[in-house]
Amino acid sequence: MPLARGRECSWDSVATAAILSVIRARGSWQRAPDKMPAKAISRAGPRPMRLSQYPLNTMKETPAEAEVVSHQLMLRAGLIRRLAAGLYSWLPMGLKVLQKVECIIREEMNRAGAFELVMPVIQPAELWQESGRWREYGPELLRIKDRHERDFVAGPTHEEVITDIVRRELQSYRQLPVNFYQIQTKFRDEVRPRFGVMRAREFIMKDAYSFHLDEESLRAGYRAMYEAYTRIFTRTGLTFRAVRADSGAIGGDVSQEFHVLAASGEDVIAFSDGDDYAANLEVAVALAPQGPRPAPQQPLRKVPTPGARTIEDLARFLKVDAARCVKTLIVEGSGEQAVALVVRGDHELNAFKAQKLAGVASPLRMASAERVLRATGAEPGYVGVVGLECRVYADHSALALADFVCGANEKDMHFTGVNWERDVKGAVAADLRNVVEGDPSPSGKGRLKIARGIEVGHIFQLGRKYSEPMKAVVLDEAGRETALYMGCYGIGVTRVVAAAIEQSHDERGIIWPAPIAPFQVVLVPLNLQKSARVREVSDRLYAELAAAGIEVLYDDRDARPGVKFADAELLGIPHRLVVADRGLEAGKLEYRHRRDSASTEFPEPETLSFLRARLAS
RNA sequence: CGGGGUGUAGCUCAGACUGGUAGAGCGCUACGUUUGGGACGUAGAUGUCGCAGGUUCAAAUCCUGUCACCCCGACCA
Repeated sequence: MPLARGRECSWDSVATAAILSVIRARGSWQRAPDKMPAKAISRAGPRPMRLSQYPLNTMKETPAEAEVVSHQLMLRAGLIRRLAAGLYSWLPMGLKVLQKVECIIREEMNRAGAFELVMPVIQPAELWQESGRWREYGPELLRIKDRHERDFVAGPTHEEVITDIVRRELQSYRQLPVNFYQIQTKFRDEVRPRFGVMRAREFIMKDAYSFHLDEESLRAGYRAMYEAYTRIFTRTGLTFRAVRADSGAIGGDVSQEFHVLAASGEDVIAFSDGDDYAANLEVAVALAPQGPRPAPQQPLRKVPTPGARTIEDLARFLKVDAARCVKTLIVEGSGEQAVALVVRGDHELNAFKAQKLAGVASPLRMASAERVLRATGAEPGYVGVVGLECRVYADHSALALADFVCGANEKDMHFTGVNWERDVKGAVAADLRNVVEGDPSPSGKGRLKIARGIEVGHIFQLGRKYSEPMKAVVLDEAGRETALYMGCYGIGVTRVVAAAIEQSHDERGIIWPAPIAPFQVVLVPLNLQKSARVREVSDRLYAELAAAGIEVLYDDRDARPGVKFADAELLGIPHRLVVADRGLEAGKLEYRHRRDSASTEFPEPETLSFLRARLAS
């Protein structure tokens, strides 16, 4: 198959395209609208810009619809606008940021040897029926019909399409391994779109798919993507962490997520302070406590506990620590029988772990009150492990207790002095709970810390999940047909932008990491309309910076200083240069980084070298 | 899908309970004054009060229905 090298992403190509479109539109060679030397554009970067000519609309007030900071700031800074629930337009200033992120991704994907392509958003239902996901995927999959009543889907992801391409294009093991990627709009009909672009229905994703002859090659391809992702997120300037997303019941890690650390993150991650172990809370392993269980000291006693339905009530009423109580949760089983899950009173059940247990319904469902009554003879709040007939799974920490408290399966009654073996037989040990801060790391080194993260990337080893049903095969060295091994690798491009803001902002606005800032420098002249000197210096500086290839936004609006400062800070441009009569008296300009709280002065003639030093640091 | 809430000018919101000429601040246009932290003055423009139906002499306001959006719970980049 023709494997053309994906075009390298650089500002050269972007800028060249921009110039060409101007030429095309005007039918003759003319300079870019704002009289920039053409060579500076083509060599250096995105067009520098005069704000007076830029379609930017900032807002002083926060739109009521926005709840999280990134959403608020993106709206206020005029980066995005909402069209309908979960659907957003990216305005020019926002697009610049998006393109910076895309650019980094392209460069690193290309460097890792992947090939860019573009697949259709709309996909025929047949492919989804073939893979089985037409049935498996829920209402999140938007299904549509064309005028001929044929079924289609709006692609939430592209495994089917790429597998179809690959089965047509690849015939020989000699063509392996390959990795294809695209940066493309996806649609997922989220139940509840929220947080602006962070959880939108339509969003831009970079998705890559690799194909391999065997598992070893798949693992190598996966590692290469892990490294590419690490480079990508490092280059965006974000603080992130790669995290295990699936403990892989059949050994090995087959899935990892990349999280941008932010207090507002929707995901909880656990990581060791002793080594590089990090995992999504969903799969973070809670180790069994060391050492033997203490021997029973107390007799089993039934005590009245009127109205004590929660562990909190119970602990207060009996004056015992919640950690000496045990919660017995009745959940639906995969068959007729309900199942009891037991965790220590101060721990939380981990649904993700629980639904993987034999006999437990997946997805996990709590049993209804009637069902609990039928299974235990008690209403919820008084359920305990003594005398239960159904299957019982107990968390390791619960199993390590002696003389503990639990429900008596009788209204308003609990047992104290309960002991495993003596009073309760047949409980199966399992890891059932969420880890908590301070738990020993499953890696054996250090203790776990808990942080919140925003998932911006996810890499998987899919194996033959799609290649088998869809018959994506090649001939191997021995001439035998063999199904391909597949990996898939996603990055939420639009989400990266929101995550960057969540991670880096203050009360005045966005603070972009330099690599994804829409402009590097904002040039702020004060009293530009009246002062001939300010005008002369600012215009000259603008031309010089532009010619030097610095991405500069020139705030030449006829606005008061406060307005310009406020907008510059809202927009989050990293470097600010102020030109004002006050400083020019002494031949000086003023510089301030977006993170700084005070400005510094420097001699105007040194502007270029001064700025270059700041840009480099 | 369940539970809660909101729809009035581009944005933030009053007005509704107690029906009687559609409001404020910000933003926008013009002119003037102003120019180191979201200025001031003067003159303007802007609304099917989400939509449909009903009650009434009269509906933003009361009633019914409907749609949209937001927030709280189960999925994902």
